[in-house]
Amino acid sequence: MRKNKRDELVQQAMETFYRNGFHATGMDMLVAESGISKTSMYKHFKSKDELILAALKLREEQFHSWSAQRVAELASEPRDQLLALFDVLDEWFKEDTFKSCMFIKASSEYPEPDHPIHQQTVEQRNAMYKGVLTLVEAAGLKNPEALARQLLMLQEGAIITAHFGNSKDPAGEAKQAAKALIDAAS
Amino acid sequence: MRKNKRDELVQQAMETFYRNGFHATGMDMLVAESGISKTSMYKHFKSKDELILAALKLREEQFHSWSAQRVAELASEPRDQLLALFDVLDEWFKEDTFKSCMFIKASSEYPEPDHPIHQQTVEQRNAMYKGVLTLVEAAGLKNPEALARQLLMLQEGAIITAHFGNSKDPAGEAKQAAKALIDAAS
DNA sequence: GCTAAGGTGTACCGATCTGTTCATTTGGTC
DNA sequence: GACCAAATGAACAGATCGGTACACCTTAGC
Repeated sequence: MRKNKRDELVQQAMETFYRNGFHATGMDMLVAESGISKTSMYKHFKSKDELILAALKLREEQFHSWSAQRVAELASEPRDQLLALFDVLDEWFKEDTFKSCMFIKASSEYPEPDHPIHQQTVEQRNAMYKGVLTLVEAAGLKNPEALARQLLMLQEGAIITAHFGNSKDPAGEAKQAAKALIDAAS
Repeated sequence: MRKNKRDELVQQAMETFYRNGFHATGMDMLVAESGISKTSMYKHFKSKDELILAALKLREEQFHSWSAQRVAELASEPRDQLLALFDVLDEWFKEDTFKSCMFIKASSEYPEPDHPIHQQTVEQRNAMYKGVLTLVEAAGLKNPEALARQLLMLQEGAIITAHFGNSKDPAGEAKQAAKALIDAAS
């Protein structure tokens, strides 16, 4: 019970920041949308930046947990799991709450490299890369580091494409390209 | 002479918005950095949003002009020009002013689909796609629309990767992936 | 029934935001 | 030199920003 209100706040703040942006979302808007008083917010977090960091951390946990579970359900072999990543992307794109990648957006709004929020997005991106790299190595593919980065580029490109809405099937097209790269590295 | 001050303002505003973000850049900061009075700014542009639109338009013109010229200098055949796009990206990434893609950042900060700024980024992205598509078609490759989108995904993925700084040669790795896709579509 | 902690509501602070007003100054043209 | 458009500086509105102060309320455990 003790952490409940705090968790509700972070969850709601995460959704609002994701939908509305970071600078464009004021603390008063979070008070209105979360129903939690400003006093409590500043008891749990010293500043808006700390709340943003907590929201990003929650986002990473939830997204990683959901993504890993879906990949495991869709495929068992590492090679198939690499391709399943793009099917999971497709599911994500089709959610009506999809609004690009929260970490890309955060690093855009906080562009100074030594800003804590920017640094956290870099670390999260690194964790993403390591996850893909593990799969690539488990699949026994050539040039694992480069291939993992290329597959990550395709994922991020697909996210940007889905966000701009110029393609009907960005995840499918990215998957097809990923397959070509994986086949070439077999 | 008549347009000079205005052009200086838009040029300076473009650079500041690119470096510092849109919401994070106030009109007073633009006054300080451009040396142009606030009164003049609001004589030329009715609002900050209009100034942002002009800055984005200038960015598109300058980037497209520079990019097209470099591609033409580096290659003459359409197929080679498609690959040269990634060499141009590499040159861009190595500039010390590189800070990701201004249009991705703008669409992140103005996420509402019917906002004029968001719409302008979507149009600019569409123009980018059509440019790549023209090259793909001129090169006589299979499935031109899908391939053009895949190549664009690689470019945008490379931009994100370069922005996060996890790779030493994002453009080169994206180029290698592009080559594989182009070879498969020959 | 008391205490203590956590939550609430509201008013407020100084700073900053976009945008305006107005009197003054500049520079080119007849 | 007179004229006029353009640019300037600086003060100012009204709103909103992140963050604080303070008095009050709820709830649980002893």
